[in-house]
Amino acid sequence: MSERPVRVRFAPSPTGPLHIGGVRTALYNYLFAKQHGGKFLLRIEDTDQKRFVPGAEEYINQSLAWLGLKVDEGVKEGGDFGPYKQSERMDIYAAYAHQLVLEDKAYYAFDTPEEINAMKERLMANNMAAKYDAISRMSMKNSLTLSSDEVKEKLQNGDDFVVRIKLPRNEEIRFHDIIRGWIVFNSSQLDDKVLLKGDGLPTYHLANIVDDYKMDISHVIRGEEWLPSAPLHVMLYRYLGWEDKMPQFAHLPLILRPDGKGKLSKRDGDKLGIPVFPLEWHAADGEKSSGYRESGFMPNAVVNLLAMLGWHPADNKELFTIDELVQAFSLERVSKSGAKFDIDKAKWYNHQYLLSATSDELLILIKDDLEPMHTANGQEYLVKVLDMLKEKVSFANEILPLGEYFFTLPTKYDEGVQNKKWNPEVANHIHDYVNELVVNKYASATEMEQHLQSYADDCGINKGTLMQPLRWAISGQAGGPPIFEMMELIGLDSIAERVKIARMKHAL
RNA sequence: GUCCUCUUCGUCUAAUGGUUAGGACAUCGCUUUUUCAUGGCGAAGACACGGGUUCAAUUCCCGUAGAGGAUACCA
Repeated sequence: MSERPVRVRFAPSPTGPLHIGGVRTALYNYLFAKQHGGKFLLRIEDTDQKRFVPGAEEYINQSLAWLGLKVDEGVKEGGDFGPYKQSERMDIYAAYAHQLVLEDKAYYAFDTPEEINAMKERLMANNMAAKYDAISRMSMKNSLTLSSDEVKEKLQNGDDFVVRIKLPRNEEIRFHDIIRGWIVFNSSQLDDKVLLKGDGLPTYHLANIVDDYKMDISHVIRGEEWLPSAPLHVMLYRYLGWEDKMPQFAHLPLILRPDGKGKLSKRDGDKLGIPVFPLEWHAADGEKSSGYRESGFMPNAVVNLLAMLGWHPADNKELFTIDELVQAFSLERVSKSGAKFDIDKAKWYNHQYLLSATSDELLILIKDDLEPMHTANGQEYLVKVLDMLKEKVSFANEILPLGEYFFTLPTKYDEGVQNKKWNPEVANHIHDYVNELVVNKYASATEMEQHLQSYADDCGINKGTLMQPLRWAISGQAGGPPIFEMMELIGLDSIAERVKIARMKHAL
């Protein structure tokens, strides 16, 4: 088993945008594969034609690409085990279903939905579990209850049928989960799940097992919602004679709503201001769902915060590059319990990555918000503004609005400062001080600061009484970056103009 | 209802048959910066409950409760 090359797959169905829980599943699969020098496959599970959503597959590709999760084998990437889209593999599944029928491990069922409902109601009325199982199947219309002639006739007539697995009536099914240890089910609790649907297409269960086997998947890393169907999958491996190639299972804990009430859903996300999708998604009905990218999250921050939501390293390290995660990750250290999504911590992560972002990265992050005035003073100027302000925000897209005054004359003036600190005396001091800066060509932050000190000393006043009004006159703001650095960047000419305007607008 | 899974600070989590139960986010102080933020220091804050086993249980076992998941010809 340990000799087996690691091949894992992320197997979403293209029914809409990728959920953040799915993204984390993809991430864990990726980390596991890379750590073991294995392959990370992307398989599109589109066996349900009714739920097909145009654009969803491309969305999945783009999301993984945005996060830097490189797919080794997939629809776009190709590979030796293709095709990697189930709708292109449809001819291979049915044979296995019929083979199982031949071997008495499955059977044809001809029941209508109404008949199945009637059966369930009957059972419920008797306080019994309402399922198509070892007991109830004997009173239904299937190849176990009908004569072989009747069955043959129905099949030849082209009557609708499904193939159901024939589960043992009372048998223990156990399997080992890397995260949870041994898990035991009894087949009496399971039902005879449909393997092949009326339209001739396989259900998830059949397609999944056949493909995992044929693609030589070594480990199935998926969400906890699959735990209840895992015994069915184990039975399928057994029935198909593939038990020796059965992958090892690891069922990941769920990502829950911040209030802990259920899985994080699109609706919650919109309500609580938490993106649940990596990228913005436009549904066919025009509804728009926000994405991490559009909310200002950086991909490496999302990777980091998602990795930590359900996994923890042996030490207390919090910040990881994806390569460091590849080194440190292990399924054994994935926790068992569901994790509530904490938007505050998510913001903190983004802030950390913002602080260490390079100029180029910052420029990319804000490029969509850029207006002509932002680049009027050149890119170097813009970068300095970004660097100066990034430590104050959680998201890159908050920087520009915070620093409007770097690009245009102040339009608003903070009233608190105006009322408390702005008076004729202060206004005159500021005018004189700035005038002296201009005359002496004191254009650097250091010179400006030194001169304010000496100016205040000469006047016998505390420079502190001038600093906030000075900032206010130049930027209109009560706070901001270090004032002299801000002034150096804005430049003497503009400072003089701004002080003049402030005095005119707020003459006292 | 039934089955499965889970349960340590508000949140994400670490560790352990004997610890002052550790870290991070958030909160609150103090500090640096005459702003804000960053940084630094600090405070407060948790073993769901009840039984066992044991010299000793947060840790092992069994119950109870709570939470989540699954119960489709969806994945």
